[in-house]
Amino acid sequence: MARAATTADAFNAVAEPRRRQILDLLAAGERPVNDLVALLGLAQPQVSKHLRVLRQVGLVDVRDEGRQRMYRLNGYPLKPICDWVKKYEQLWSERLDRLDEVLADLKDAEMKDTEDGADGDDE
Amino acid sequence: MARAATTADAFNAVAEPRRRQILDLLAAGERPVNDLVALLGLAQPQVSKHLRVLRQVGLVDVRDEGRQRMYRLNGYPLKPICDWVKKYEQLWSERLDRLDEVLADLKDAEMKDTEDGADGDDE
DNA sequence: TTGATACATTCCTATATGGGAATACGATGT
DNA sequence: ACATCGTATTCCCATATAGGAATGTATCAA
Repeated sequence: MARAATTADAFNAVAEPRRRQILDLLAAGERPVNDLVALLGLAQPQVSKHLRVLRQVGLVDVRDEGRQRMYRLNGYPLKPICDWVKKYEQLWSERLDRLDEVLADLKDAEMKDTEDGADGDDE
Repeated sequence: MARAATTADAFNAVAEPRRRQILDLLAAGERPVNDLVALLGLAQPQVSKHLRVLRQVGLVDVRDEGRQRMYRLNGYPLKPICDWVKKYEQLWSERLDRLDEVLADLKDAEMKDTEDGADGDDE
């Protein structure tokens, strides 16, 4: 099997940074496609394609306005993401009952502050 | 270009349901791989591969314990997701200052309740 | 040493992507 | 009818999956 479709759910749709940008722009209000094209600096077809994905997962609604198509944000499909990720929120907030982890984090932050560059990543 | 790698960031890593399940299981505490294999009902190699992705985005840490490898949750990389999605939280909570939208939603729900069957989806 | 256990990695394949380019299409203006 | 604007769709392609199967590699036991 291949990776799940981007249209499978909001998780997959929103994994693409450009689509998050689009939602962020639409958060300020309804906008026609060309507005987004200008703001994103992308080619029009790509924007239309991203919008299609967002439509298919219900994250945006469209309304015809003359020859323009006004897109509007619909945040509801984001709720499952919010619900899921919220369970973990305490892990990085001021929960100090596991002091060793906090200290490790601090040390980590310090090292990044000092030697910078090194990525510390796996593999 | 193709889709961003699953290891590109937490957004992409977590778009896969199995990986979310793994994190959910690890939320209860450290676990060796075989535990996860049993709990997920997946083949061991696939679990190892999912764990690799999670390691690469920093969502889990490993610790050697004899011949087992204990995996532990690290929620920190989820913070960007939480931060991003939280901006939209008000959209589905009790914010009634845009009554028209609420009414539209209600009407939509009613129609789905009544005529059911029809998918209402785009395309 | 031999064998088993616990994992990780590699090879394979079908499938879907995101961008670029070209084109199709409906609405509007003349 | 025709040109144009605003969008959507189609075609092409390099790339990266997720799972299945097989194999590699430590570690521990006898």
